[in-house]
Amino acid sequence: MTEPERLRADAVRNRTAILRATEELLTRYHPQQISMEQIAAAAGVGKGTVFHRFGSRYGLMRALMQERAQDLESAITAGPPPLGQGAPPRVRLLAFLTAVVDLVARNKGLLAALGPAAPVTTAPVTTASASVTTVPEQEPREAHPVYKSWHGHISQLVYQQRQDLDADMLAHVLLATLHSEPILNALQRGDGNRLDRTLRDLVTGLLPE
Amino acid sequence: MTEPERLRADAVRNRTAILRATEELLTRYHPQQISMEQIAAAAGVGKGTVFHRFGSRYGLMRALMQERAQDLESAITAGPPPLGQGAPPRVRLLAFLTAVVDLVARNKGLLAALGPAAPVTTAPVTTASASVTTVPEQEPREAHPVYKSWHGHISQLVYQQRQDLDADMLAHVLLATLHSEPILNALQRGDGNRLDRTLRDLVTGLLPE
DNA sequence: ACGCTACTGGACCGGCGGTCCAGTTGTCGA
DNA sequence: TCGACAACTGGACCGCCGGTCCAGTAGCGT
Repeated sequence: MTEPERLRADAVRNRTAILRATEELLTRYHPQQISMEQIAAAAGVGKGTVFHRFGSRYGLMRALMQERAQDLESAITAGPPPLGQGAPPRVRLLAFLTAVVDLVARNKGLLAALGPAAPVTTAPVTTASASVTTVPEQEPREAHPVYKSWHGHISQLVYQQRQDLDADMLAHVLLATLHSEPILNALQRGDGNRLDRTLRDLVTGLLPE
Repeated sequence: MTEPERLRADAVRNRTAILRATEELLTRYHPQQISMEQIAAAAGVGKGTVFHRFGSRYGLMRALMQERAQDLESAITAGPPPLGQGAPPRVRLLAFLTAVVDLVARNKGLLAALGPAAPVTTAPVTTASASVTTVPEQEPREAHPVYKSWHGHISQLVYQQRQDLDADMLAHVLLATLHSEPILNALQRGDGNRLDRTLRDLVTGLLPE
């Protein structure tokens, strides 16, 4: 998926140092509390290095997210059932949801750190007696790769079992769970099993055996 | 609920001007694109006035949210069925979800603007060779009043019909829907009925007649 | 009409995300 | 082994933003 992209030895060292420092900070603080300067300091590098490697705050979070999601990704596409191919869709979906809840629980702040969407450019200033010139409008922001992948997987499994449902929307609803602050708080308190059971109840209500 | 809190005439005028300007900007730009200075300029007041009235960005968004949620609130507590008391819980829940989806669809960026949670204080800077002194840790942030109200309403209705479910968690899951960027994008495209139908499917799967 | 006081608004502050570029250091061909 | 070039580094710097401050202003009670 990602090409090797030869990096210099020190670049590789600093890259991993930054990633490790970031996740260490994420376990202790809310994402909005963490500045790029803090990350750089904690990793023992300069701020310029962080931006040179990851481009932006969003890029850093995305890279970390992808790293964490890699195992699950390969388990789905190439692993054994019930996560991998072979089990009935309903079972695969339940297994996948359990795995995702677990992944998110172990990486508390990460989802909240980037939201499901890409970054944004700022809007122009307009005074009260405004000109009525061309309106820049907001365009929908694109979801990050991991979200897209998860959404595609869920909606596909749902569709295989129930063509009469709105699989696309249902997948969004199920994933929305993982971006809710109260739920992330619950996960941090160790209530992952409660969330897992609730999602299972919801899914089994729709996809009976 | 809110005491009258006598305000001077110009204060009232500016208060509403700020609220109107804010919601006007919210319909056109993503919340993160809007600065407090822009809001002040669009309302034709100084930045100090905005902060004097609302305290902070979060306070402004919360006030706007409460204003918008007021009608629904009174419809639930004092209005006729199916929103108000009198209908069976299952019917009331479905009616409530429809109403909330409609409310959010008509106030696109507002939910995203505050998230379900209160603001946050920033973390200290720590160098790589860090001291291992007292850890400030992140504490869970409290949800805003409207979220609390909605969550309480939903979980209560669920509990009335199914004591065996985790009504608390289920209510969080259902509400999480409204904080998801992809779903908010869908609402903006006019897909409110799709979301409504999906939520109905989920709920009817759990709460059969 | 007058004075008290709440309100106003723009200058100001600390800090943040992101840029820049001069200096440094791995890497690789000869 | 060594030189030179490109990639990497990091800290100074920039523009902007949320929030504060306070001198000036203007509603409101008397």
